[in-house]
Amino acid sequence: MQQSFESLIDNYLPGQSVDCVIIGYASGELKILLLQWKATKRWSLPGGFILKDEDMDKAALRILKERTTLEFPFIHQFYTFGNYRRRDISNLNKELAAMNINSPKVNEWFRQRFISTGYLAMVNLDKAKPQPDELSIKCDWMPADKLPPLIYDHNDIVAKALEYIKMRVHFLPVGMTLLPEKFTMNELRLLYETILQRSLDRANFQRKMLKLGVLIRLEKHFAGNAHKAPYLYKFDKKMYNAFQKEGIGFV
Amino acid sequence: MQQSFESLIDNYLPGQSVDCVIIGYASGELKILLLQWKATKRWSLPGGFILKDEDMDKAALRILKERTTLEFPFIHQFYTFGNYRRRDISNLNKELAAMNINSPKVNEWFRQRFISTGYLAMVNLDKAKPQPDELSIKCDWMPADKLPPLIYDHNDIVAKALEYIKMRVHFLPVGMTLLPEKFTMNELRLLYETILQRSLDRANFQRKMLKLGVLIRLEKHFAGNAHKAPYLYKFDKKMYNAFQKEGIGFV
DNA sequence: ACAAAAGTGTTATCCTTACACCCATGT
DNA sequence: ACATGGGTGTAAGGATAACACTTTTGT
Repeated sequence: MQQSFESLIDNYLPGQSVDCVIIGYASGELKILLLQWKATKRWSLPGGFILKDEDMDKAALRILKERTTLEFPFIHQFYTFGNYRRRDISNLNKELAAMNINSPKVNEWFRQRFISTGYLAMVNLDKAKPQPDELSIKCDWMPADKLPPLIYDHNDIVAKALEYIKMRVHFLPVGMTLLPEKFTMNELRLLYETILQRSLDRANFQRKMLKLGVLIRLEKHFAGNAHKAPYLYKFDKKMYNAFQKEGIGFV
Repeated sequence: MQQSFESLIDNYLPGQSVDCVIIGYASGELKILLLQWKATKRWSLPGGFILKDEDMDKAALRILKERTTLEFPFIHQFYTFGNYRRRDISNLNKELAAMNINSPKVNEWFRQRFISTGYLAMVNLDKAKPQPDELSIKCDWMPADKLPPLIYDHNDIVAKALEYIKMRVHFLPVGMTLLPEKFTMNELRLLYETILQRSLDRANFQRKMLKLGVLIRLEKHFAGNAHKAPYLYKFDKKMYNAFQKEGIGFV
């Protein structure tokens, strides 16, 4: 690893990085994919560097694939973080030692100032298989509303990403990317409530959703409990894409 | 100049730049502040580099001040442009020659790949005094909807900025920054029509604006023509700022 | 008096909101 | 039968959109 990363350094643009906020959804919570560092056990967003002949968007897609083994059809650049003192590198020596890295070149690389661009990706949690990289011991989903303290300004980056998804929920395919293939209207509404951080009227939400014409009603889902069985739905992908541009409006 | 920029180079972050879309408004048009280069006579956005110990936002503010001699209370970072081949540097030698620059160091500086972050600023056109810099022969306002071909991907950058202002018009103080102190309701509506690229009903716009409670009605304005004299208005800045967070809604 | 622009009024329609009601389901 | 969640109904209030009407201005 030490060898390989040292030799790779020359292929990357110095001072530039990409951080990915990969959002999943499970048990009524938004989840963020995080990595845990070896020495300090602190958590961070999955990120990486940009190859000298690579578009920045492509770098984000590459990094996403490395972490989830998935291709992402949609990613969204949401903000670039360029404060002078955004990174605290006081633990750097400890981290590098834990990884058996003593190359001055690698040390210098991580000591430089980085300006980092944030990308948002959304994925059905069941499909993504987290892959810890060589720098980390763990790679896991954590609930977005109670994250641990992350390294650098990564908590700010997540906050910006959550604000972005909230602001643009009408233009993002949140239902199609975050839910499984089939879902109940209740599950869809809970997702919107989670993103928007407020409760939505059950009856009105259902009416509005159905009127859009992007949902296909399937068979009923018998959960085995003593209640009326709800219908399952799936998205009409053709319709959805047609509406996507002008915004799919729920309030 | 040659001397000074060569010596300044070491103070800047390599590969990083900032481009500013400074928007003004006059005679019913949005205007963009552009610079004209010496040799090729091509136009570009005002931009600059980031000092090694400077926050990126601060760099944008510094560059804005250099071009307009104004302090900007609000700037908005809207996108970062990171495509590998976003800059066409085939005219670089000609440009440098026209500026009597033959320093290899300066040449190399401008030949590197740059990732550039776009910032939006808005200003009352009468207040801004364009300042051409040492690299340019002209600095002028040009109508946003019929810009000449700009260098690099600067036309894309302007397009993104215009899309940004359109999307977020409810949250941006467009009226307060782009109009003079006093204005008629017609002028305010025309500004919104220009930004949103569609016509708005005169009567309904007026009602909605007044109901918000952010306008103060002043004396009538007699233009000297054979029509009913419209009222002048100014913004109630306290009220405006209070409403700003939750969005000032016009459709 | 006239034309044109500005201010205000009116109405139908739609959307939002809140809540009520009935229906289906396993125990 | 019953409790509970799910589907649908309804009615008030507000927002929107389109257009009509009246007022004001200099010629």
